[in-house]
Amino acid sequence: MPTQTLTKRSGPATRRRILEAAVQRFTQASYEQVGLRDVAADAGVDVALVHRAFGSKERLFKEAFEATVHTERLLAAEDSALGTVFAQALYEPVTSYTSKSAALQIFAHSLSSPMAAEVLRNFTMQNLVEPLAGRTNGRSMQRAALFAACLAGIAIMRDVLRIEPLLDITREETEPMIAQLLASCLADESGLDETPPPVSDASDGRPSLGRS
Amino acid sequence: MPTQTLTKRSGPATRRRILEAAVQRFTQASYEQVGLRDVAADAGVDVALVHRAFGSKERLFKEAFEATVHTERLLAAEDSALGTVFAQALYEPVTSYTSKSAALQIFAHSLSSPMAAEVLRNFTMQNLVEPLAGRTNGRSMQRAALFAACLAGIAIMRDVLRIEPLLDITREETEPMIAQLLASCLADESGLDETPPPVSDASDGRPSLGRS
DNA sequence: GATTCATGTCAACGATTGTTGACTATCGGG
DNA sequence: CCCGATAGTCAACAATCGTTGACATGAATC
Repeated sequence: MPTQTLTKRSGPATRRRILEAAVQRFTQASYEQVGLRDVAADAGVDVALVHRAFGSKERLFKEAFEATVHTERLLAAEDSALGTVFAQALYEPVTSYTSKSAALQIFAHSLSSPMAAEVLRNFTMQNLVEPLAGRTNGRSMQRAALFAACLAGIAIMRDVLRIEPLLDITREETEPMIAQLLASCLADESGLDETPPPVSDASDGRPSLGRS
Repeated sequence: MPTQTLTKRSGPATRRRILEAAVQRFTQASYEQVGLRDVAADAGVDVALVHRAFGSKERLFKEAFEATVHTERLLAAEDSALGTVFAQALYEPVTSYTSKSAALQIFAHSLSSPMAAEVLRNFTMQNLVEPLAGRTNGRSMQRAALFAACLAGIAIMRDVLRIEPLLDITREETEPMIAQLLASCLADESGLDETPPPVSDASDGRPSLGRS
């Protein structure tokens, strides 16, 4: 009677509100800096309810992160377009937790926490490295790992450290550079592969590298 | 009388021990996970002394990090060797806090903490991006930022998430790939630039890169 | 209308954290 | 010898955190 219970009691609905609040928080701060009381306040509920709805903070984080993962859509692109697609995803604004860059932001913010680390490592391996490993030319695992490393590094520099040259203002200039950088991770143009250009190299019109 | 005071009282010496212990801890865990009591125990002193010797945890972190920064040595390399030099530094083992990769490990572990973030952002801008910005061919700031992003991403994937394909076991295979990737950040080979390579400074004949 | 179960709140615990002030011991210089 | 400052310890504070159990309230069922 004293307080108004405007929002009628609905089980899964509030759970969803809590999850959205958690996503929003985890995209902007690290696992350790986000308190369950913050999430609870955003969702308009008590701390205890947050805990009871998800069991533990670790499970809340895991569920929040996995709700933002949409790599399948990105991985559906053609091999030659992977760099461009992921570069675009980096600059996609975070409207709801369905945005493609939300996962990267959560990833970038909570790397250091051991609780989150296992979730993030599994994501990196299962959703990035392994799917990409089969789509490179040689040294598949390392190439895919470098792809993921570049992606993570750029997200961190921009969203966590907020390095100026990578902010959204320069998107038009920077996005193509990132696309090309990512593409070169999967299949760079130089003859660095373990299958060395046998002899032929005299003819290849490689503009590459600096043999001037 | 009760406890043995083997280590005779020496002011700056214990301060140094504390600093070394802090470096060791910060290379393996994040700013928030490293407790002053851990550092104190490693140095064999009380927590209060740690606090009194450095004023605050934030100042201790700052001093510990700055003690590991040795980018000048790396930046002294020739333009064409920058990728190789930084790739080598990535794989340099951490013996003491003079190791070149110690700074990167601290960097990778404590990104998320706002306390540490300012220190790390200043480092990134002043010791990496700005010095490198003058040594690229066009779009200097973005290229230098991408270089730093790749470096950070690789360090994070390897030292924090411990992604397998980047661990030390594969150093011989991976290091040249990283070197070439970093080099391409500063001056990639494709004709993506607005200023097509005029002709001029081709510098030297590329040294290392791959093996034979 | 009473029962019942999910839904939600309240208050508190236990642990950990950085930080602080009072206290003790040791060394150097008068 | 003594005195003061440096070096160091001890105990505790104040705050925050995730977590927990007891309690209240809503809605739906019989």
